[in-house]
Amino acid sequence: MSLAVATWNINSVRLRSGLVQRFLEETRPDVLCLQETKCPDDQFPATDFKKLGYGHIAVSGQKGYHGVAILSRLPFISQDIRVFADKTDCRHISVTFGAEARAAKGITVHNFYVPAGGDVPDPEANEKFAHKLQFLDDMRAWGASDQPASGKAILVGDLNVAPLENDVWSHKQMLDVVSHTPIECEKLAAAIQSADWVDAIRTLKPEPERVFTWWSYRAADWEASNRGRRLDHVWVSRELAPGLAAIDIHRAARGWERPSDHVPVTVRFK
DNA sequence: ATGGTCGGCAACCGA
Repeated sequence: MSLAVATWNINSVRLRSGLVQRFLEETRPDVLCLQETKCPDDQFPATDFKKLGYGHIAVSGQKGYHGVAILSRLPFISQDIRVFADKTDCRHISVTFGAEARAAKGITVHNFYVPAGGDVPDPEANEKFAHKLQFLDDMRAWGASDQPASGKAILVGDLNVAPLENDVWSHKQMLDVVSHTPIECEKLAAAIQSADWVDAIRTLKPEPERVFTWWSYRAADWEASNRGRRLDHVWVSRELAPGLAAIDIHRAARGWERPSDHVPVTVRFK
């Protein structure tokens, strides 16, 4: 029995509902986690996805900013929203599958959208960076206290940190750039370790292979310059790690018409 | 060293 779970920062789900539908039709993951939906819950385009077979949808959105959602072909038996860094700004949602979900039985899927952190990598001068560091600290504390990876669990999302040297186009030139500063990389490492998560992307695509999931809108030619970062992540619990079969980085989606700056990432289990 | 582009939503904020 196989299972496929995908994650994608869509940068407005209403504007790009057509791209989401294209991805669902072409890839047919069992579960798709979206970030940056930028959409209040009552305006979420659920019917677009239900007609493609994704009848089970959990949303946590707000007007204008942030927002996460989970689309599933399989029924889930519960959902949960957690608060990190003392802000209720729609950056986490999780669902848990029951026996009826077959291949996903007993699995909890966490969908995260970590704050980007602004431009200045100094928590004294930039409160957005301070918020990001607090959010990462809270993820570590949650991992240590709740042990979310103790059973069958998957954590995906836009974590807005590219922690390893080959997660960025130039390690040296990125050391002072928010998303690759040492303090962020250390705090992300502490968060993954506190719950004993396994980095699924790097398990299947170990360094020094370069892996990017995001390319800036500001590049004149994103493909030619290829100044990407691995901002999107897939973590799995120890129990699920032996079942890892593949990671697909859907790079082609960056070249679709009016694309998101992130591409979908799919994890496949045997 | 600098500025470069998006989306939401209606002047800038967040990324």
